Formats: sequence, structure tokens, C-alpha cells
Amino acid sequence: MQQELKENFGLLFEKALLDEILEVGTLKHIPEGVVLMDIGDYVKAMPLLISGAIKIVREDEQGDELLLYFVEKGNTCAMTLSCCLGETKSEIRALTETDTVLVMVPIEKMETWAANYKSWRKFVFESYHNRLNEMLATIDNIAFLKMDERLLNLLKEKARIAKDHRIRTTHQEIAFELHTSRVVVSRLLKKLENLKELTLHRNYILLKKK
Amino acid sequence: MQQELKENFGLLFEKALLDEILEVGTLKHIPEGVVLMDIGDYVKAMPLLISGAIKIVREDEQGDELLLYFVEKGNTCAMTLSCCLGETKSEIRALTETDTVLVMVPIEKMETWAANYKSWRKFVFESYHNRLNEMLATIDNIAFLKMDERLLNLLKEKARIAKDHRIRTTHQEIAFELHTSRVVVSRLLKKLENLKELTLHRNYILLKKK
DNA sequence: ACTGCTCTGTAACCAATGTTACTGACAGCT
DNA sequence: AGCTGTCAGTAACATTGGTTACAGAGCAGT
Repeated sequence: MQQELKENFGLLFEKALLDEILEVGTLKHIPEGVVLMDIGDYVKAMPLLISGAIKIVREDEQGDELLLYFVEKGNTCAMTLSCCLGETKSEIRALTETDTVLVMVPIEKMETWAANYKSWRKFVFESYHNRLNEMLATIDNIAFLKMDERLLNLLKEKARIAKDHRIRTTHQEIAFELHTSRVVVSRLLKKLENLKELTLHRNYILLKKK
Repeated sequence: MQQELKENFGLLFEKALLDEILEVGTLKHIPEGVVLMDIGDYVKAMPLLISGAIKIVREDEQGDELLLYFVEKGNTCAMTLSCCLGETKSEIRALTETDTVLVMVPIEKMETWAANYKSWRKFVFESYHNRLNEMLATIDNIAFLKMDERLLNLLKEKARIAKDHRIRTTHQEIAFELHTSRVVVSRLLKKLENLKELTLHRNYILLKKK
């Protein structure tokens, strides 16, 4: 665990803090598609991402879904932070988008670390900053872009995160993430294929590099 | 200023911190419709709201607008916070929705206060928490609701904030805030009037109490 | 009263997205 | 090969929201 922590958080945290994290943190390997936290859950630990990506999803009362953003290595989920500190229920669902390695830190430490380590405060504030900006980007996408642009953005993001232009997914999954219907996704994907942005296959989409 | 601070932040902050705020903060009265911060600005001071409300607005490259949320008394703008700490440019515009009283605090103090005062840390974290939740609510509105529901929600929010069922605004203004066109707003308002949710007048809308 | 400005109402039309329904393609299994 | 379930393609249609264009209402200034 020491190795992984140092590589990803060594530049962020001072030595003493890294030691404390090593002491109380637990390293976990989690496969793709596992729900780490669901809506209504109380949060007891905070994840520090070593590798992989976590997908953060919102759901309304009717069960309609919407992808908010992805969390990547060197980051943490500020929503979780937020829930920890407020001791409120989670408003969102977090699940692994790819295979993921992370260190879980019990939330009791958060307040003492915030008091004692400047680097921890910086990290927490930066996480919030990043998350707010991700939320802004999400709002921009939903409010200002048409569905075909949102679709293309999502595919590019997925390719970047998985480091693979071959995106393994179904039209239905994408439809959930964009909060639209499968038929609409199929229609727009076909349009994008005609525009030579990608090629369609069963269970995967091949994004053109450009 | 002491009076105002105590009333709105007295329960939040410990005595020593209140004293420090009194020392470096400046009290300001600002009329409705003033831009406090614009997109691209660097932020040098943080506002603590005593009374009134601030409207936070997003704009894309084409100049299309969208209302994000309102900040009310006892709160601060976490976006501003976020910008202060990151020393990045503002991504949003903040303007007074009503006449507003606030205390401006220079950002240099933020880091020392975060180190020395538990109540300040709590306040900052709670602000972030609130802002993230506002953003979530905004996303819910945009993503899951139809325009007529968004319109009605906006009107209710405006009435609540101004403490007045008589909402002084034009259809064009509402159109900007919801990122739609004036014609659409007029159309939907007329529909809501027929449904007895409100009555329409020149330069104001009277929302039914219920 | 006349002028000019802003705000609102409305019609007619268009574009984007959502819905329903049906079809065939493909993969896994026996 | 034949069966079954999932996935993708497509048509036809409905709804929502966006656009253009124009007319009239209200208000202020002269």
C-alpha cells in the first residue's frame, strides 16, 4: 500500500500525514460495476483513488438516472466528503466504472487532519473545487448542448477514462446515463456513424481517434 | 456591524473569530441588480451575507445564460471560496437579486482561520455542502423536469426569497434565467394562469398562495 | 393627443426529442 | 441446427420546445 500511496498522493501530502493514512487506511481492489455507495446510505469511510474510475450517478423519485461525473486517481469524491462532515445521507450513487484500486480512510480522522495538516486542508478544498467544477461542466452539457453533442462528449470521456477507443457498453446504458431513451441513442449513434465519428458494433462502439 | 454579525453568524462562530471578522471585514449595503463578480474575475474578498439574496448565474461562450441558484443570509458563496483558494478565475457571475447587506472579508485570512478555528472550518465545509446540494437541485430541475415545472419552481423560489408573492420581473428576464425564449415563457405563463396558479400583469406576476 | 418604447399575447411553423411497435441480428446454450 | 434472450435498427407518430413575425397594450415624455 505504501508504494501506491506514495505514487499517487506523495506529492500532495506531507510525510507525517502519509504515515497516518498508512496506519488507518485499508487498500481495496474493486472490480468494474460495483456500487460503492447508494442513495440514502450513511457514509463511514472516504475513498482515496489510486487507479481506475468511479462513476457518480443521480436518480430522481421515478428512478430516472443521470450521470453526474467521474472521479479519477489522485482524487476523492467530495460528495462523500460532504456527507461525512454533515453526517447526512448520500444524495447520489457511486459505482466503479472500471476496475479500481483505492484506500479507504475512516471519517473520524477527517476533522483532526483538517486541523493539523495544511496539505490535507488543501486537498479537501481542492476536491470540493474540482467537484463543483465537474458539476458546472455537467450543467453546461445538459443546459447548453443538444443530445448528439452530449452523446459524443460522453463517449470521448468514457474512452479517455478507460484508455480505450473501443467502448464496451450498450445503447441502453448510455440512454440511462444521458437520461434519454434507447431509441434516441441508437438514432444519434447511427447519425454519428454516418458522420464518420465512430463505428457501431454489438456491445461496443469504436470511437475514431482524430 | 457588530450587531448584524452577531445576529446572523453569532451562533456559528466563536467569540475570538467574530472579533477577527469585525477587525478586518467591511460592511456593505448593495442595491438590487448589482454585479458583485463576473466571469473571468479574480476574487479578492469573500462575502458573508447578512440580509438579501445573491443570484448566481452561468453563461456559455455564446452568451447564453442560466440561473444556478440563490445565496441567502447566513451563507456565503462556495464558488467564491473555491476561486479564492484555487486562485483561479471565477466561472460564474454573481449579482444581487434583492437589496443586500453583507460583510466582505479579505481572502488572506481564510487559510489562517481554517487552521485556527474549528467553527470556521465547519462553516466553510457546510457552505460547500450547501452549494453542492444547490447544484444537485439545479441539475434535477434541468434534467428531470419539463419547462412548465421549472418555471413554476423558479417563481416560487423568487417569491420566497423576496418574501413577496408579487414577483416584479419580465418574461424576458425569466427566459434568460431558464435558458429558453421569451415566447415560450409567455406561453407557459398563460397556461399556468389558466390553471389558476397565478395572475399575469405588466411587469409583475402574482403567484397564488396555496 | 401624439410619439416612441417596452412588454405581452398569439399564430404558424419548424426542429429536437420522446414513444410505441415491430423486426432482424447475434451469441450462448442444448 | 434450433431455441432463447439481449441488443440494435427503423418507421411512424406525438409532444415539447424554439423561431419568426406581427399586433396590441401600457406607460412616459412632450
